[in-house]
Amino acid sequence: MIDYICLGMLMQGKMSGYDIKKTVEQSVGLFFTISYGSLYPALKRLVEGGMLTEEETNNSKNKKLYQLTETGRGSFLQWLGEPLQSNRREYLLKIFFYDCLDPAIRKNNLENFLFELNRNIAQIGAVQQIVSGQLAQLENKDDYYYRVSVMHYGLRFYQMEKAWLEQIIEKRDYE
Amino acid sequence: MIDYICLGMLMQGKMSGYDIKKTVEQSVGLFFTISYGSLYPALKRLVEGGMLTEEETNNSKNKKLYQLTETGRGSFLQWLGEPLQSNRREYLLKIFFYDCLDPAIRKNNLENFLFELNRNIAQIGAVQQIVSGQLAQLENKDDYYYRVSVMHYGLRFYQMEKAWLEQIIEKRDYE
DNA sequence: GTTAGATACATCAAATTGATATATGGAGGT
DNA sequence: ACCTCCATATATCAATTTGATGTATCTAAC
Repeated sequence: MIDYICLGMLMQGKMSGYDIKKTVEQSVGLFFTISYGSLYPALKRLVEGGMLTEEETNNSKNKKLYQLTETGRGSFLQWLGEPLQSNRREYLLKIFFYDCLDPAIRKNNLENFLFELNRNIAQIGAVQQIVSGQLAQLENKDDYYYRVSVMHYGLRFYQMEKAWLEQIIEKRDYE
Repeated sequence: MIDYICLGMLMQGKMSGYDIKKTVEQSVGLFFTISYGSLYPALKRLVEGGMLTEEETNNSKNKKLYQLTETGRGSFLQWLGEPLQSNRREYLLKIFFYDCLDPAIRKNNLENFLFELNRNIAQIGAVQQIVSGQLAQLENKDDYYYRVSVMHYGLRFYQMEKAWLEQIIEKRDYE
């Protein structure tokens, strides 16, 4: 994941490791954090893998600027075009970089993801029906108030994502 | 974190590592996952630290049942009563176990968290105002459509949490 | 009777966290 | 001119976590 965060951020142009971390914090920092302990090894790995080039500046602070190679750019765009999956909020990171992606693929992936989201909502709704039913028969149902509340959170969360996705798809369509 | 997931799940009674993993998946699985690679070392650590006792069953499957000690119970309740923080969704895990917590502390912590959430919403709203203003002056603002969308996601996310929190606080009040 | 899936624990390399160390540059105050 | 604080910038480390794989048994179905 960190690899693609780096590659994605470098689509904007040359940056240092420190710059990347700062940019992440100021943009998707709410949902993704990167630590130096993963960032610097990742940059090293990416240079060795031919995804990036490293350029030492004669800055007194030993600053190193990283730049995407064509391979790196290709690898990133390949990843970006793959279907959106709920796994570890990767979809949110991909969508953040979606301005780089081919509009047709983009639209397709967003709509597929929305479809999947609707399935999840239906499923979690059904589970909640069942749980509510089971709970109604219990004497000590108050003992599960917060456990059930967290289930409601899950539903609200998906519904929020659904509304958001629908909005960004629709708005983009009319532009 | 995994330590408190284990302790919390064991508040319900004796369980095996496998049971704990299954219970997590079926309850807070949407937001937390645990792997065997962290679960079994954690259980070992907790037994060594006097938080749990291990009981071998003569089950053919080598099943081991873990049970909270008084120390473990105390340590869990101590953690549970500490203020709710956004960090790594720990607040969600705590609230999941909130049925175990003293109602007064519970109410106080939830209200403080809601207060903090309101501050975050105000702040992110202000940031969005600024960014929207800067963006309006750009010629190529379409190039930032999805980046901005992810900011909107952040706001929606906080608003969803706010609505949820208000609901669970209020409903519990009237019961 | 055999195939598939659930139960159950263990282990490993690789990645990540969270913290700490080191050092320079710049802004502001006195 | 001097000092203090904070931002810039990279590096590294122990401890933890991931994601995968290996082993073995039990159960249900066909």
